Amino acid sequence: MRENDCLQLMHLVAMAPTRNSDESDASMRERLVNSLSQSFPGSALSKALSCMSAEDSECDDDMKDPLSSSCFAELRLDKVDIEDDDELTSLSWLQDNDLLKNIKPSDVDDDDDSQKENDNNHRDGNHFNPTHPPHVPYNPQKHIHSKPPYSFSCLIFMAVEDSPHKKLPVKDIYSWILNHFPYFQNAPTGWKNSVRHNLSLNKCFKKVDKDRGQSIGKGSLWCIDPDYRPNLLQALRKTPYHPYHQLQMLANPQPTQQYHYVPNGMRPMPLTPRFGPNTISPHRDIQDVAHTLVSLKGLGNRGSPARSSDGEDYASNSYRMRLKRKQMQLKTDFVKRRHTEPIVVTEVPSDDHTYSLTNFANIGSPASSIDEEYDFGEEDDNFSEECSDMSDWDSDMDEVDGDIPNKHTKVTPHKNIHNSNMAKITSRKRKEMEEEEQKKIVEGADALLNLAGIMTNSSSLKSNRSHS
DNA sequence: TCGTGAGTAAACAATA
DNA sequence: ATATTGTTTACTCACG
Repeated sequence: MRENDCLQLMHLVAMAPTRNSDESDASMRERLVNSLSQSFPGSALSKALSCMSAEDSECDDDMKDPLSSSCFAELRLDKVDIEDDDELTSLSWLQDNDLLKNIKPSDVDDDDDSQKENDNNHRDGNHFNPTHPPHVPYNPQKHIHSKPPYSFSCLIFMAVEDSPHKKLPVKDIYSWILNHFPYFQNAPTGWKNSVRHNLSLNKCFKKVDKDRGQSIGKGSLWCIDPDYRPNLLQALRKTPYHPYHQLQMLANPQPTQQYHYVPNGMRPMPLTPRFGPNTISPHRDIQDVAHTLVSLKGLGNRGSPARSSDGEDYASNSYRMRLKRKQMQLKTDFVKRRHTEPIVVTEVPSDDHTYSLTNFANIGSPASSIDEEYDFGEEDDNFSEECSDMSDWDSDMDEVDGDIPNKHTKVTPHKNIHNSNMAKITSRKRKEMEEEEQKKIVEGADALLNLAGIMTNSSSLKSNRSHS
C-alpha cells in the first residue's frame, strides 16, 4: 500500500458521515476482511484486521493487541446528522484531521507490553529514565512515565491549534499539556519554564494583542504565527508516533528514499526516512495504523472527555456534527486545491521551526498584527490548504512546472530534477493506475469504516442497490 | 570538531 | 506581597 493510499484512507475515514446501525459487528468484520483482502491482497493491514476479527485466531499476540481488545470493544458512535449551521469556529486543524483523537485521554487498561516497557525498561539502576523506549509506540495515557516524543514547540503548537480560537494563554497551554500528557503531572516543574522559554524564543509563536475589555487575567494570549504554521506542521509530521507519521511509516516500508514533487523548479525532496531510533516492527506498525484509523473517529476513548478552554466537550454530538460539516467542506477544498498548492518541504529541522533570525516568511505582504493575518473567528481556508498538503504528497506531480506562490508555504530553493522513472510513465497510464488504486482504497476504506460502525456514502449506495 | 536545535535552570522584570 | 508571566542568558546534550 502506497503512502498516498494510506493518506487517502485516513482522509476517507475522516470523511465518513454516518453509521451503519443494522449490521452486526461480526458480519461487518467479515465483510471488512473480505474486502480488504481483495483490495490489498496479502497486505499487512489486511492481516492485522483479520486477526482483529478472529476472536480465537491463532495470530500472535503482537498482532492481536491492542486493537481487538480495546478499540473494537468501544465501537460506539452516535449517529449524527449534518446540521445547517455553518459555524465551525472552534475547530482546529488537529481536530479536523482528528489527529488529536489519538492523544486524547483514552483507555489505559490494555497494551500490557507497553506498560511493562514503562515499568521495566525505563529504569537504569536507580536512575529513572523518562526517555520513551524506541520500539514501543507512544501512548501518552499509558506511558505516563515516558517523556513525550514531542518537542515543546510541538506541544505548544498542538495545544494552540486545539483551542477553538487558536490562541491560548500560557495557563491554558499548561492545562492542555497536562490533560493530554499525564507525564507532566509528575514531571519536574521545570517544564513550565521550558514552555514559556519556548514561547518567548521560538518565533513560531506570537503574542496576540489583547482586545479591549478582555479579561483573561495575567499575561497574553499566544497563537501560531501563520507564516510558520506549515513549518510546525512539518515538524509535527516528522514526530515519531504521530498518526501521520504512522501512516507514512506504513506507506514506506522500505528505507529507500521516496520522492515527491514540488512546483516551480524545486527538486524532488526525499521524505524523511522513518527508520531511525523510533522504528517499530512492521506488525506493530500496521496495528498502529489500524488503531489510528479507528481512533481517528474517536471510538476508542474511554476517559473523561476532553474540553476546550471554553468548556466545549470535544466528544459531544454537537462538536462532532460541526466537525463533520467542516470535514465535508474540507473534502471539497481538498478536491479543489489538490493540484494547486505546493506542499511544505523542509530538509533540515531548522526549517520546521527555528529560533534563527532568518525570516523567510515575511517575504509576503506584511501584516500589522497577528489578528489581521490570522482570522481566528472565521473558517480557516489556510487550514484546508494544509490538510490538502498533508494528504496529498503525490498529487503535485502534475504541477511541477506550475508557478503558484503561497506565502504560507516554505519551499526549499533547489534545482528541479525530474525523476526519470516517473517521466517514463505516460500521464494516461498513470491516471488509469490512480483510478484503479483509488477504487481499491475506497473499497478498503468502506470496509474498514463499516467495521467501525460507520456507513460511508458509497457503502450506503451499495447497500441500497442490493436491497432494491 | 563544529554548528545547530532542544531542553533545562536560573535570574530578573513586569504585571495582575 | 505574592504568584504568574515573559524575557534573557548560560549551559548541557544530541545529532549530523
